[in-house]
Amino acid sequence: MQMKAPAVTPTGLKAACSQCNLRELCLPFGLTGEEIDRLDALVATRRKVRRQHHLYSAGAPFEAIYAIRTGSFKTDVLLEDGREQVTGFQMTGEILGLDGISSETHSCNATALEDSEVCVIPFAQLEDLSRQVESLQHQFHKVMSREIVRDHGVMMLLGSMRAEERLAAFLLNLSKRFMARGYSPAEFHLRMTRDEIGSYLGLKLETVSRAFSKFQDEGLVAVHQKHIRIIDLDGLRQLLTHCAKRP
Amino acid sequence: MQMKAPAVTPTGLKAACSQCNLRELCLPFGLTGEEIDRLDALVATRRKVRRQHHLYSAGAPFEAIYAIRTGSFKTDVLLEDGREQVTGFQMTGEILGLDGISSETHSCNATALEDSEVCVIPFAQLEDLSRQVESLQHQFHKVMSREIVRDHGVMMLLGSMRAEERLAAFLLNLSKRFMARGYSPAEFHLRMTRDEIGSYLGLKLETVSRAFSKFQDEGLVAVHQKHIRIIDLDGLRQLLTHCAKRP
DNA sequence: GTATCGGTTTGATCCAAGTCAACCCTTGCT
DNA sequence: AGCAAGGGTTGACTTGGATCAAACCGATAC
Repeated sequence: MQMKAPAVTPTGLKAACSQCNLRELCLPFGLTGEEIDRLDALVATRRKVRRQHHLYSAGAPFEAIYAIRTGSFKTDVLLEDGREQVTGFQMTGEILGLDGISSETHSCNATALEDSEVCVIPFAQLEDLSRQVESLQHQFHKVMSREIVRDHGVMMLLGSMRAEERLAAFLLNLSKRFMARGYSPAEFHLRMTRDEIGSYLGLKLETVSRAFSKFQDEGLVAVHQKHIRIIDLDGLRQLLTHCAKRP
Repeated sequence: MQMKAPAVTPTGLKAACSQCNLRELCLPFGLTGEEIDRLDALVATRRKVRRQHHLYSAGAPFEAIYAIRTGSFKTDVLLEDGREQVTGFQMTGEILGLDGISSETHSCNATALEDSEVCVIPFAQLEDLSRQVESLQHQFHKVMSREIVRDHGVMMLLGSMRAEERLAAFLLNLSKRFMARGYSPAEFHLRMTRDEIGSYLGLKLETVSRAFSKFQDEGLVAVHQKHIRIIDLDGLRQLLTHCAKRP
C-alpha cells in the first residue's frame, strides 16, 4: 500500500543534459560539450508530474520553461463557458511553457497524460546564459520558431481539412515523432483519449472514433483501443495529399 | 502616367526606430534611448512592398525578420492541392518572418494587403545585438511568445467556435488592435477580402458574408462593403461569452 | 455614357459532422 | 467473482455551414 505522492515533486536530482539521450532533440542540440556543461549548471532540478496533474495552469506566474524527460503532456486553453481546446500534445525532448514568456503568466494548462518527469529550466537564467552562449541562444530561438510553425500546421488542419484528413495528419505526425525517438513509427500507444484527440482536431469524439473505424475497414491501420498499428503508411499519406484533390 | 514600380523596393532610407511612433508596439519597446540607437544601427533598410506582392514566400531562404512600418499583410500556408490557409493578418508595429528561424527557410507566404513598408532586421545581427542588450533580448522573446499565444487563440477559434462567434472574435480583435494604434476602435476599413477572412476563420466567404449581414440585422455593426462600424461592442462580446453558453 | 471585372450578397439545396442514445469493452474496486 | 465507472463504438437523426447559382455593386476601362 503506497503513500499517495504529491502531484508535483522536486526530485532533487541534477538534470544532466550531458548524460541525457534526448539531447539531440532538445535544447542542448548543437552545443559543444563544454557548453552543455554550462547548461547543466542551470537546469537545476527535475520534477515529477503524476498523470492527470498540471505542470502549470493558465494564470500561474511564469518562471521557468520545461523539457520533458519522460512521459507526455497535453496543453489546452479553456473558454469561460468551459469549452476546452487542446493546443498540443508534447512528448520527450519537447519544451513546455513558452506561452508564459509574453505576459509573465502562463496562458494555458499543461497536463501530464501519464506519470512524467520534466527538467526545470529557470527562464531568467536561460536568458542570461544564452547571452553568453551563441549556440544556445540560436537553438532556443529555433525551438520557439518551430512552435510557431507547428501552430500554423494545426491552423491549416483545423481551417482547411476534412475529418479524415485531420486524423491521418495526426497519426502521421505522431508516427514521425515516435520514430525520431527511436520507437516504432508503425506501432504505438496513444496516451490521450478520443475526446482529447477530438478537441485537438476540432472534432467530436464520435467523429474521431468513426474515422478510426473507417481507417481500420480500409486496411490503413489496426486500432485496438489506444493501441495503433499503421499498416499502410502511404495510404494515409495519400489521404492527405490526394483525397485533398477532391474538386 | 506613373512608372510601374517594382514589387519590392529597398528605399535606402534608414529605419530610425528612435524616431518611429510605433516603437511602443514594436521591437524597441522597453529599451533605453541609447539601446534604441544601437538597434537603429542594425535596422539598415526599409523596403516597400506593393499591394498583392510577397514580402517573402514559402521556401525562400530566411535572412531577416520584418517590422511593419506602414500598411498591412497576411500570412498564409498552401497545401499541395492549392488549398490556402491564412494564418494571420498583421498590422503596423507587428513582426513578420519568425516562422523562418526554425529551418532557415520561410514556411509561409507574407503578402501585402495594401502598399506597405517594412523595416528589414537582419536576423544574425539581431541575435548578435540581443546577446549584448538584455532588454532587446527579452523583448524579442516576448514578441515570439506573443505569437505563440496568439496562435493558440486562433486554434481555439477554429476548433471550438461557431461561425458567428468566430467573426465576432475577429472583429473584436481588429478593434482592439486599431485602438492600440490610435485609430477608432469602432470604425475601420477592412484590408482583406471576405475570402481571406473566411480562410483565416475556417469558413467559406458566403458564410462570412451571411454572418456580417446577420450582425447588421441585429444592430451590432454597420457593414458597408469593407467599411465596418461597430455599433454594439458589448453585444459582440456577449456573442462570444454568452452565446457560447448554449448547452 | 456603357462594358467589364473583382468582390459581395442572397437564395435554394445538400452533406459532413454534430447530437442523442444505446450498448460494449476494459479495468479497477469491493 | 461481481459490479461500477470511464472510455470507446455504433446507429439514427438533425443541423450548421458548404455548395451551387444568380444577381448586385462599385470600381476602372473604353
